[in-house]
Amino acid sequence: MTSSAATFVVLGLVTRRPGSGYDIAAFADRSVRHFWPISRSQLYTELSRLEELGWASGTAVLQDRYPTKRVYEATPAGLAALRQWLDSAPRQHRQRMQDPVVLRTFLGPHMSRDRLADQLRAHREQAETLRAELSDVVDHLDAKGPVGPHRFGRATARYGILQAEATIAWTQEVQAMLDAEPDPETG
Amino acid sequence: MTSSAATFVVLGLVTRRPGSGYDIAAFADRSVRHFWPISRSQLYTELSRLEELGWASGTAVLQDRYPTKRVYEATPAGLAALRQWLDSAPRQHRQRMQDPVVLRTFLGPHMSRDRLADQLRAHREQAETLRAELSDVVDHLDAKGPVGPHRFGRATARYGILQAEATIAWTQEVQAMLDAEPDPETG
DNA sequence: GATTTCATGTAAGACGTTACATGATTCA
DNA sequence: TGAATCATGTAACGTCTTACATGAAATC
Repeated sequence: MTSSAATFVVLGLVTRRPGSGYDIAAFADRSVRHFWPISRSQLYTELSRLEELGWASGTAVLQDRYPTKRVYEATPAGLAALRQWLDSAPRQHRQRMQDPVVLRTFLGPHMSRDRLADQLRAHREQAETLRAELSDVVDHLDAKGPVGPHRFGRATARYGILQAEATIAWTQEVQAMLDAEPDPETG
Repeated sequence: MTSSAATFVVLGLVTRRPGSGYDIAAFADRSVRHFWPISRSQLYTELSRLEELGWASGTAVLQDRYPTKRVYEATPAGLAALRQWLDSAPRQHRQRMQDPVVLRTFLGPHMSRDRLADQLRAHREQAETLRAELSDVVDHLDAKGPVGPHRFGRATARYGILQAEATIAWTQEVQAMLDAEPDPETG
């Protein structure tokens, strides 16, 4: 039974907010998506793993209008494992990032200027959407007061906002560059 | 013979700067590392793939002081394949990113404040180093004049700089938050 | 009647990393 | 003498995604 960083992501989510896989997926989408996206199927895999390890316990909860769900919560052993992992060596788990739009910009000399401009616009719009969503999260958490564990959730949302703003500024910068040179050569 | 995005990253690198695997690795480190990191072994794998596909041709070059190297350059078929890929549907190849430090911040309630502060400092220093490296790249490219294919390389370096600056600002923000609340509880 | 929400999982495979393996030359 | 540079690859493994599979209830 091996555990990866994703195991601890899910364990962290469960710690914050116990619930079914379905619930946790929704929570993950609002919280960790912009710095540690996780697929639905991996989520369920990790929940099973957590239960096998004794780090979370699942309980079947009957509902009358909806299917029975399995609600997970962290066990004391799970909390201990999480803290030990966090305390352990910074684990040079390299910051992975792949940005297809930046790649396309890099390969710009091979693209039509209009097509690149389209991609940049789409990218900017995505970043604007993300910024808006995360701003809502921050506002919502601010309404709860300046203390408590959601301070940290707020901090990670701020990270996404700052990155999104950098992305928006960058797309505008590149667009300005494209506009400045009006030669539509593809080669 | 399947080709992934990484295949086209390497093909793009070869297009820009023909050379040996070793040369290309060095170039990748200065150019695409911050938005599409690639391991050395994957590089060699992709170069073999490119040759098998007929998208790049490798030629053995003898050297007297150093081992013989295999120099690659893109073929016309490779250029065509690259352009077709770039022209094809924006390929919802999701922007992958995993940031361990942001994750640790999210799990802040389970960490000692000092340990988190250490990680944030290390992260900020890494971002500062990256910003400095990329600033050098930009300055270097600016010295070559405002036109030519390196405009795009400059643009992608600018991306890294803006992201690094956002990261630096964020770590300072979080550090200020930690400093504001002097309760060293770990639970 | 169609779509969305709720709910959970498996199986196959793509993708990418680390560790292993080798060895000459140059420079301090 | 030791480290760094130059140079290339394989093998094993870990990680994660997509597609597949199912099905009831609620809402439009």
